[in-house]
Amino acid sequence: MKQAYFPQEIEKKWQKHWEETGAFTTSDESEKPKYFALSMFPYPSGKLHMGHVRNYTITDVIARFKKAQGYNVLHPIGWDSFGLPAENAAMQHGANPAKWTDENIAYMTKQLKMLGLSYDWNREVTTCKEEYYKWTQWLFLQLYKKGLAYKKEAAVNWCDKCATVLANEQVIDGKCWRCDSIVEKKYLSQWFLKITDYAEVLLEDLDKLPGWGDNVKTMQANWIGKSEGAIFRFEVIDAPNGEKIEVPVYTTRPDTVHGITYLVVAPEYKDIEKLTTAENKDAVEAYRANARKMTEIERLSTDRVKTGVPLGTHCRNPFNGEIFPLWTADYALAEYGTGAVMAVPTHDSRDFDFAKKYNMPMKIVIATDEILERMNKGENVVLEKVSEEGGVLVNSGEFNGMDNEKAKKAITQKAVDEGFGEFKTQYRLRDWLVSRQRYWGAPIPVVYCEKCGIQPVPEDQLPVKLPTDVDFSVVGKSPILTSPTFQDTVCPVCGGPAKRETDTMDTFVCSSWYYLRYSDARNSEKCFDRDKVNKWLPVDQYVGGIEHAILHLLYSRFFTKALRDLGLLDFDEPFKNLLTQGMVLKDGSKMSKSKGNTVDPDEIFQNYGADTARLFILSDSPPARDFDWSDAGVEGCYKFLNRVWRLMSTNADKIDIHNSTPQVGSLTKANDDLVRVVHMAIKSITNDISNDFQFNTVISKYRELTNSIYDWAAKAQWNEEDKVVFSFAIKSLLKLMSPVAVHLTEEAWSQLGGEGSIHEQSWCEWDENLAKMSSITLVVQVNGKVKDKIEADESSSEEELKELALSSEKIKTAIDGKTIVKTIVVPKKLVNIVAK
RNA sequence: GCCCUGGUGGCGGAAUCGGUAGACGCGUUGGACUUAAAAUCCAAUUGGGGCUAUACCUCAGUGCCAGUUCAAGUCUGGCCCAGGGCACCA
Repeated sequence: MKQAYFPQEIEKKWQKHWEETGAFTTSDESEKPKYFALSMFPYPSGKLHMGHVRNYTITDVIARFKKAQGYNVLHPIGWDSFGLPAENAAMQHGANPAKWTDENIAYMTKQLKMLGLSYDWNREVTTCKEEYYKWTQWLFLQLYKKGLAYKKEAAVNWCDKCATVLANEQVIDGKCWRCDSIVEKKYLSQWFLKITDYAEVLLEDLDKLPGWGDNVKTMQANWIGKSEGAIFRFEVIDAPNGEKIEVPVYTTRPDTVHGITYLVVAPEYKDIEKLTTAENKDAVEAYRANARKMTEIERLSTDRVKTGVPLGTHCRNPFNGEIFPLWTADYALAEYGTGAVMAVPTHDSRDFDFAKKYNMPMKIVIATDEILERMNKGENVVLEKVSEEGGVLVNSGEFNGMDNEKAKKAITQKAVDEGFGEFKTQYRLRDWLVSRQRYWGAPIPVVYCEKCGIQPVPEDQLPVKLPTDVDFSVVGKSPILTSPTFQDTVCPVCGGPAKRETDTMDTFVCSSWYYLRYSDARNSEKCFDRDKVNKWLPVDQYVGGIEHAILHLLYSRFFTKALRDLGLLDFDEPFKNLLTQGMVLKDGSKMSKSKGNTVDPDEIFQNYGADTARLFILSDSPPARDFDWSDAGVEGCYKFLNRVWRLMSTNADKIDIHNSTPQVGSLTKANDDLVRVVHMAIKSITNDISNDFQFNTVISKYRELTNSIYDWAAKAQWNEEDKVVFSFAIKSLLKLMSPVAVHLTEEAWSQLGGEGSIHEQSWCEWDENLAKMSSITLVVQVNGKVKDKIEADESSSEEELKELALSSEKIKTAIDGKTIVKTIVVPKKLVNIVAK
């Protein structure tokens, strides 16, 4: 065996070998149970970063471990390759987005292969290729036919810098998720997918996902934002021109309805003009104009002082006959609920602030114990601050004395019975805006005919190809509009002249179904074969960044449910288990080009090899936590791999992996101990990978095992028995390390004369009887404090352990002069003597 | 404000069921080998106090305060802090 460890040489050799032999292609036909391991596919931005390295290494180790355990593993990769950066690069450098993307994919593919990842490249998917986006378009048409894709005019989020609209999920703190520009509201006609139809089931089915972290599930639940309440309709008694008009409000506190002292509608409320008297018209108009000018950020800032103006009209509260005024104020949001709010200043902090400022009356209707006591003493209670807690109803007519939770139901029921209200469940989730005014995306496959209106492109005409005769130097509009050939077409219904839709789809549409395509990636007849998709899916383990907790993961769940309802699939959740890996940090902050604290994977491959990179990226933190990159840590891992290599290469003449089964029972103590250490390592490494993928402890156990073998070897006599035991230890270490140090173990396996590939060998088995030491260390405590440790026989009875403990000199001193009150014996572990 | 996650040495982090706190590594210190360096190997490394200075003893210690228990990093109650998410959502 070669003496020195040359990772670069070894890695290149085996990568070539695996590629030539198709070592990682997956067959659809297999007797073995299936396992689908998936990383979130990358955007081909140019080069891999350490976040990719961490993500793909984790999934690769899982895939290899499951394969060794006897699963038929699907481990594919692809490219989320539509999107703005390609288009921006094209605009800046006059290049073609397709070319830019292809070059990036080529480079990153090379890097992925250098990392030694076990992908089945035959199943690679690339979302910007016609063979893929044809099916994105086809799926869009299926959704359209089902009424799940529709076009409507709406106030939408507009990013001026990206010159396109954005989905709600892509607006972070009022800014564009890509470029951080402030997002404006525009009133435009756009394409939406009806994700709101699935709000309830998307929320409910989170309970079906025990393999997802609570953080992701609560983020999705918050985003869906379910609340239960009531709609009440209030009749306006003095509308201009004597018009009969009602204002509906949504509230989660129907129990406070007797405390209404005014009502607020959003400045954009649709009927606001009908609710405004002639005298108040100018002031209301001015207020509304001002609200329109404000940015979303200013508007939503919660510490802004609330403002508003009266409309001049009034409503009667049907519960108690009280008359209250209507106002408009921008703390009411047009898009949520009905756009109008019943204001109960005593029991809602926002209403309280507003009422304070404008001297609105306040009326207590829910009394806490403290308030009730003061009221019963005859005090006229005036609240200094808002009271949002529960209590009993007061000043509420027939409901007085009722618990407020019960009153919610009773009061709503009364409104239902009398015809001015109903129970209502409200969600914060909005429909998904999917059209983009950009070039580099899948064209939305519809045409507009003057006579026949919106018409879907017939399926046999798919794909609607992206035009190539476009000018990328245009600013402020989609390059697609510069194509002289794209727009003009004929109506599929009447054959008359028609215009093509020029918007393309949000890239998140492409990525909402890519994992399905892996089951049947080369199918040119269908987006996927039904049997194949049902065989491979759902994904058994999905691994990726937390930044997709809402966006991609929610959209994909929606797609899966919609496609199930379309009869294309038999399952309704795409990802059975989800691992959200932490970020890769350097010096405590996220790696970024602007901070200049990035580490280039290529450099690590060159200087230390991929095995070191893989080992290190898994070593220091559990996968879900942030990982702090350190050069010293890389160095340490490289040294460790050298240490493993040295252990084998300097003792290669003593290793015979074909004669590596020790005769347990007749071994010397030292040999028996080493065999036991190996069994313990197999057991705990297997468990650590199986439970939550604790790779950091797995790697520390590689080190412990290696240290134990070194210690043993220093004392070995190298007789026949020693050689067999040593061969067993080395063979086990190699296999245990093979999912991580993929090249080193393969090379060692080959040099030691192993058959085939080490990656084809089954996982190590352990014997429960050998996965523990032959003797135990008995811990002896006095009053709960450790006083002595004694070697004891594993089979000792409780009585024997007690005697052993009491025979210890240290224990005798410790309990000297005291009386033993009680003795607790934990079998095989501990004796605690309670003495006074 | 609401929700989630976390808080353990100089650092990253270990610790199935409540049962030896600090595995493993990084860093640091000392030593061996060497002309020297690199590489490698060995030893020490939570803090305070004591002693015959030892491979001994003792006290304290897992964010804080209580509690349960023979025994608490782990369980219960109440707080504090950090990171992340949501947020004038009625």
